[in-house]
This record gives sequence, structure tokens and C-alpha cells, in this order.
Amino acid sequence: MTPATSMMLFRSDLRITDNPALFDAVQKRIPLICLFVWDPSTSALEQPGKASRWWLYQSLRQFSSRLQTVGNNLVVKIGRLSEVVPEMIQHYHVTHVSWNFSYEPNARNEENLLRKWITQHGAQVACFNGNLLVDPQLMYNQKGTPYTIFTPFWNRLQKTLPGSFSIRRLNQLPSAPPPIQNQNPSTFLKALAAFDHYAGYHDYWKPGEEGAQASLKKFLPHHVFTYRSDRDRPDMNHTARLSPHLHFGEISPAFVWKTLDRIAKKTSSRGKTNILAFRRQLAWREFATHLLFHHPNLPSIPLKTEYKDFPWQSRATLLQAWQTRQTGYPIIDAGMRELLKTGWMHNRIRMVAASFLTKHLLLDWREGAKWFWETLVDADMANNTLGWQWAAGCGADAAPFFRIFNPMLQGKKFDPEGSYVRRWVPELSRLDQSYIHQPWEAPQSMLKKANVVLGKTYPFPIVHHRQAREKALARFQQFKSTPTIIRNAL
DNA sequence: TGAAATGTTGGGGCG
DNA sequence: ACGCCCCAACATTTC
Repeated sequence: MTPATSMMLFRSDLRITDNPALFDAVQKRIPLICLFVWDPSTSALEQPGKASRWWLYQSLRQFSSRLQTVGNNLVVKIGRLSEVVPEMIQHYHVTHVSWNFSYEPNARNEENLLRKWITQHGAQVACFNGNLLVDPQLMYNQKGTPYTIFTPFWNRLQKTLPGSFSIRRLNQLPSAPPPIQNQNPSTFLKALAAFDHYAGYHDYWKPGEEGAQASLKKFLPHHVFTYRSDRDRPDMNHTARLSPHLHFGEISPAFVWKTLDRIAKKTSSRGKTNILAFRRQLAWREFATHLLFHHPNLPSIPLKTEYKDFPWQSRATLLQAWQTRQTGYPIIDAGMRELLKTGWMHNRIRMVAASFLTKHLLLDWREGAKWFWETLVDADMANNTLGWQWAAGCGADAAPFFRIFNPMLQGKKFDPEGSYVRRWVPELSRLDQSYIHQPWEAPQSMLKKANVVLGKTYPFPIVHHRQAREKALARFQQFKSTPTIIRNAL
């Protein structure tokens, strides 16, 4: 009879350090199968976009060789989790399965089905929270309901978190059962090679656990101490750039938090304030995931349900202009260009671009979310949904609808010299900084000197800022003053 | 994790 | 010396 085997099911936790489920699986001290399942049948909404599939493929390759250095092999299978895993369990006589919870709705359903199957078939299951600072089921407000406002959530989180997490490291894993040991790992990965559509991301990213640690190390010694103000500056490169690493679980938020503890001990109060500002961002990620956990429909239905009937426009040409960086507003086009080229966009510009899509263009926030989902290497259902609903004014703790970003002012404030625009919209690179965020207002002579021909080398604005703003406000007013009953009858 | 409109204040120029 | 206006700077309100 085959000897008993344990299984570690990797989900969004492609790391060895501080991986509670893996630590648990290793404790069994029996042969260990490390499995990753790619489920192409998952609902369209949860199917990763192009950019994140690129990342996933790279990350799995890295992880595969990393597992080999600690004495195991990564097995990659394609199919439904609740079908593939039972087959493996029976085939290899698996007696114990561990994984870290997912929080996306479809992934959760699959995990629940699987868990039921395993217990029914007499094997053990152990699930852990490995991807959040606090399990969503352990954080409720005084009324006993989930938080929907960030600030109280944040206050509570700071009080709840223990001063230190215990970070578990592993140097050696039990080996895989012989039939797996003897297979070439690349045969497992070959199935995923279709995702390897190189798009130039390699210049900007190093997927995998090692890359994640490197990003953190680069950020911590200095940029964290100016984070509070610099984080809003797209022209600087002072953010941590951890988002894709965190999304795929190449580094755990607990590890980051704990590392910050160490640094915070030896710094001034100003340093501590900056560290707190960074932690606050981790808390937004946490908040988003908790919300999605409690509201699985969130990607399609706004948290402020009254907005579900808001009359968004459907204008393909406007959407396309936004997607292809042809809005005529340099700060937005720069952001959209950064997104296409690197698979990432600075958060401040994400907000400006999202505000522009939902308010200036009056397009459905779900259209914007869909595009980000496809093009971001850090595309994360919870974060993406929260961000877009926030911008559209229909989400948790959202900006009120009438809060409309002025692209010129945002540019002036956060890209004062225009170097971000110059970097990503080279057509404008020779334009004086006084007009770089509003080229249509520049005198002819200056445009000529900068080699800019509006409407030719760079588009005119697709909408007039003031008019678009007023139109959005009017539409919102009208929406608010029309009773639901009448809206439904229309 | 706004912006614009509107209101208030205070200093300086100037008759 | 005084009142008046201008306007920048700041505060408040409104969308």
C-alpha cells in the first residue's frame, strides 16, 4: 500500500516564509505534495486578466524552482479545484490537506466544496488565514456587523493586532512521493505557458518570493520614512510596489507588518508617523478583502445599493479613448500609458483616472474595473472593486459623488514639474511645465517650440472639464431627486 | 484619499 | 490720519 501522504494546496500564497498552511503540512513529516490548481472554468469575473496571468506564470516558475531548493516539487494541474484535488487525493492516498483560505467568492465556493468532499472521504483538512492580518470572521463592530467605514476599521485593526506575529520559516520540506519527484517540473508548468505573453513587464518586475522580499528591502531603509507625503507623487518612485507580490501571496502582510515593527522601534516619532501611513495602506487592502468576504456580489453590485440604477452612459468611443490614453488630459493619459507598459499605475493616478471615467465621462465604474482587471499585474478583486466604487461614489466609505477630481489641479499638485507626464507621454516632453497639464491652453509659440500639434501629435481634451463636471453634478442631482419607484417605471 | 464658490480678514496702496 | 479699495490668504460652505 502507498504510504500516507499530505498535501499542501497553494492558492494565493506562493511563498515558503510565513505560510501557516505549509508549516502545518510540513509538521506531518510524511511525503508532501505541493499542488497548484489552475481553474479555467472559474466565473469570467474571477478569471485573472492578461497581465496577472503573466505574473502568475512567472511566479509559479520561480516558486517551482524555489520548492526544489527546499526538497520538493510543485505540481500544477488544470481543472476545477473540487474535481482535480479529489482525484489526486485518491491517487496518492492523501490523508491530510492544508491550505490558506481564499476570499474571492468563487474560490471560496470551490474550497468549501472541496473541504466537504475531503471530510466525507475520511481525510483531514486544515485551513488557515495566511493572506490577511486579521481573519474577516473575527472583526466586527460593536453592533456585531462588519465594518463599512474605513476609519473605525483602521482604529480597531491597530488595537487588535498583536505587537508581533510569529513568522515561521522553513529550510527543508518533506519530499514529494516518488512518482512526482521523478517528473520534470516543467511538464507541470507547460500547461500554463500560454500565459507567457511577454509585454515588457520584465523591465519593471521580478515576480516571486525573492522579488517580493527585494521590493520590501528596497523600500524600507529610506522611502518608508517619507511615505506620508511622497506616496502621492507619481513622479517619484517611492512607493513599496508590493501590490502584485501581496496579491499572489509571495509575501504575507503579517511579515511586512512585523518587519515594520522592528523598524518602528528605532525611529523618531516622525518616522513612526510615516510608518503608520504605510500601514494604513495595508489596512485598506485588509478592509477591501473583508468587505468582499461579507458582500460576495460587490464586484457587480455597489455597496450603496441605491446606485445600482444610476444612469451611466454607454459610449464606446469615450471608453476607448480612456483605455488607449487619448483623453487629452496629460496626467490621465500618462497613467493609462504607465498601466499598459508596466502593468501597474501609481495609486494617486488610479484615483484621478477612475474619477475621470466615472464623472467626466459618466461611464459605468464596472467598465473601468474591467479594464484594470485585464491590465494590472496586481489586479485584485477586492482592491479593484473597492477602489472603483470609492471613485464612483457608490462604495464603502466612498468619496461623495460630487467629489470630482480636477485633472489639471491634481497634475499640478502631485506632478509639479510634469516629469511623470514627460516620462509617459513623450509627445509632450518638451512642453514647459506651466502648461504640461493643460497643453490646450499653451500659447501657439510655445506649442510650436515644443513640437506639439494639438489634434495631431497629441489630442485635444475629449471633454471640457468645467462642462463635464457640471453635467455630472446635474445628473447626480436628478438621480437623487427621482424617487426609486419612478426610476423603476422609466 | 476634492474643487469651486463664497465669505472673511488683514495689510498695503492711495487719494 | 483716515477711509476706501484691492487682493491675497485663509476659512467656510456647497456641490
